[in-house]
Amino acid sequence: MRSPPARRRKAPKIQRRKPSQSRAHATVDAALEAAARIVRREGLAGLNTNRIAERAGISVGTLYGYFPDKTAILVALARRILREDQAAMFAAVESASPGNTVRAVVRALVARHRTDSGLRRAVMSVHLGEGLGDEHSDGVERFIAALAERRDLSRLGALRLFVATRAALGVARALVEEKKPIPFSDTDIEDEIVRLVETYLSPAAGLSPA
Amino acid sequence: MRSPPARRRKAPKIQRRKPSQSRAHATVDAALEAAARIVRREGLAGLNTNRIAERAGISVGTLYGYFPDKTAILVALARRILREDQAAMFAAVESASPGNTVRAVVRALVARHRTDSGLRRAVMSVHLGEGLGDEHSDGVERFIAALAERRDLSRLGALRLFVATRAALGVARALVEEKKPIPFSDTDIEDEIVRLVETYLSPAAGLSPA
Amino acid sequence: MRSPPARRRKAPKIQRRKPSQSRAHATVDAALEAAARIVRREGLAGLNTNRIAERAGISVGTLYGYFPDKTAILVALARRILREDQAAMFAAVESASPGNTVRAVVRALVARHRTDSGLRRAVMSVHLGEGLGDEHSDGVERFIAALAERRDLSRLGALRLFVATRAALGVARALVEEKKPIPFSDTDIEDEIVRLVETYLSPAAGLSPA
Amino acid sequence: MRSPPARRRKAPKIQRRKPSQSRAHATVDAALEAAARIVRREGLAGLNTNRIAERAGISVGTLYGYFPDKTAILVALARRILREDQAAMFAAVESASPGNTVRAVVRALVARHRTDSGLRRAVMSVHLGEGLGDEHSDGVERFIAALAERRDLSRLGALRLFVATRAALGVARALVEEKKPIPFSDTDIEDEIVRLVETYLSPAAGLSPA
DNA sequence: TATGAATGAGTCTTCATTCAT
DNA sequence: AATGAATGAAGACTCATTCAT
Repeated sequence: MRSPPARRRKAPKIQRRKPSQSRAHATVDAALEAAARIVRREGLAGLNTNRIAERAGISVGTLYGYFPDKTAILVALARRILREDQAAMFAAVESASPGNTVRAVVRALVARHRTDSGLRRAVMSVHLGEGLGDEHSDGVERFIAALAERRDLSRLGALRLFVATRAALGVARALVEEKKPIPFSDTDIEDEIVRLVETYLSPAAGLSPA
Repeated sequence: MRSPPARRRKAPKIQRRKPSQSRAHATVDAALEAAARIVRREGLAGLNTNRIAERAGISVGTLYGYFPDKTAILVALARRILREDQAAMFAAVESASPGNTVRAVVRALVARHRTDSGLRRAVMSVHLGEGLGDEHSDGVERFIAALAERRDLSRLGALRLFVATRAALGVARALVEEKKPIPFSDTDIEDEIVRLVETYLSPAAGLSPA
Repeated sequence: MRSPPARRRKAPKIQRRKPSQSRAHATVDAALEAAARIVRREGLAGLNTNRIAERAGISVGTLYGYFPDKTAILVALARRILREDQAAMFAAVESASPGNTVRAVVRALVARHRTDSGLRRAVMSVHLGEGLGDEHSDGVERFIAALAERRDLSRLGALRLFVATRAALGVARALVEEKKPIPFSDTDIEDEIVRLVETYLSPAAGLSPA
Repeated sequence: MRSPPARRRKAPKIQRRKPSQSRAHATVDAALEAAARIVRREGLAGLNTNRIAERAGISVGTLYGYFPDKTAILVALARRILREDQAAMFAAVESASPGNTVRAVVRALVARHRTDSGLRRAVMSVHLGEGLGDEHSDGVERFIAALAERRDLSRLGALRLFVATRAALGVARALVEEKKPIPFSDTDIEDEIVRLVETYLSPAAGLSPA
């Protein structure tokens, strides 16, 4: 006997099983990795929940125990990438000498966007398509905040930090989105992004906006 | 969320009817406008070919006379937006006094990204998701090429133009993607993008990236 | 490309294709007949939309062109039975001599409940389960109204007609619901229902309720 | 609406744990009460075993310790209602003066059908749908048998008792199934059912069935 | 006895696409 | 060229049920 699914509005789906135990975490991870693998190989078109479960070595039911719906998996994947981006940036800041921060961060940024870019492109298109763009900026802000604890950013206002970060990200993204090979080396691009950011943020530049 | 049924592998479908006659053009336009309206109101989720046809006042069959498949409609929509973007830039250049070009272009850029941004976000996510990111850069390049005929850009190399344009676009995109209201006025942002581009491209800045 | 089903709340599903043309009517009929056959043979448990379509010689898609969802098929089936019930009653009234109306109607009622009772039981349980019980009484009322045009029922108030009809229906239903063979012949039951109704409605009975 | 997955043919499952101990009884009761609450609030559509277990404060496993499958829970619920119905009838007989028996019973019958009718409607639709209609009549028979020990029913044959009881039940059920408010007071209906039954069963009425 | 995570068969439903008219 | 009814592959998702702990 099975009764009507009592179809709930898409909205407030609750996380089913709490990924609190380590086994749960492993399951979630396996699912995400399986999804990533599929998207990398066949694109979003080849992704379906049964396949994810199968490749993750779990059952669909279990998959749905951890994710409310298919999109949630992609979103989780996007967040994982974003989190890793942030970690890479933090690490860059950490390991950089004070005068070298921008370059270190830019280098990390470029490297991140050069890695697994097919997956990034697909996953981010969903993440953005879901209207979750704010999470991108949240990440940036968190990064800025953390950076501010290590370097003095007081001189730069929020507006300039906004523009500088989005500008740098804009260039990095172009590396992901444009498939036609870009006729510039990563180091050249890195150099230029650094120049872009540093000239823009340098005190001397503050003079004549017009 | 439902993904493509992996229907017969999207064979190199031929454009059915050439939109050469004016009636044809009107039909294509009606379809695109209908699609745009639906996406604006209900997002990509609410878009389907039957609905497009219905709202466009044509039959699905006819729709398929002009577009090989559903995605083609979204892609056409994306291209239309891109074309309009370009037109706006061209117009800006055209009407700008020589010393004012950057500002004029940036203003147009910001304005474009502030208009109909829901549609843009959705449509571009598909366009990019389809791996058509190159068309974005093609547009930019065409714009640069045209600009080069009016202003002397010889001093700036391809790399710098690449970086400068992507940086500016990166900021503009943030306006589209971030739903959380950005605490800066459009004019402030415009000012800053202009500053960003001009400092970066100014001869003086060419000196010491480090 | 397939987008999220944009799951609509179950509520105001619209009849898809209008069964206006005769072909449409035939399709609807084939679907209902197929559904009926399946329920008769395997009960509600064996009923699923793919099977209905298959047995009806149509595609699921077409099925959904005529019915908003699976339940609607069962409901349509219930209504068809109800309609046929009514028709049988009307016919009975029509062909009965004035003094014989009750018996004719009761006979039709019993006959109807003796025919295809497995289907009736299953289908009505859904119809009632859906909270559509009112449609049953609507049918009865329509019947009463029609009857009132042929026979003088003015003497009997609405309350008595309500009780008399439900009482008769109650007995008829028992024939459907009780599987254990009832140790009475249909004619015996018919006789008794007639007596029940006639004594209850006879003027003489109006005297002492206590 | 979703139908049974036609899982392994419902084999004659054995009652797992005997609800002999009082703790067992409490568990069964909690489950039934939980199920009832859910059905009352959300209808059959909202009922599922996990939810029942959760609300009953037990685990699904335990639930399955006491009921062989989901349907069994609903059936148990139906039987509980039926049992309570019977108890009410017995009590009515018990407390009624000899000349008042019919009225007392009818009053109890109406009252029972006016109470918790949403639950009754849903649960009985399942009970009947499962082909368990006989249990209804068994209950009636048991009641009649018990009544026969107190009042002399010998004059009335089985057939008349069958018709009289089903007729009365038919009216009572209409109160449950018809959602559209019935324009008669419960006492009016009670009066009429009493009249219906008494006229039908009165010796005087035995004369002219035609 | 109890638990509850895991299972996975099976269902409904959608919607891009075709093609006879 | 246009129509739109029909198609049916495909997929998301549910939930009754099991069983290792």
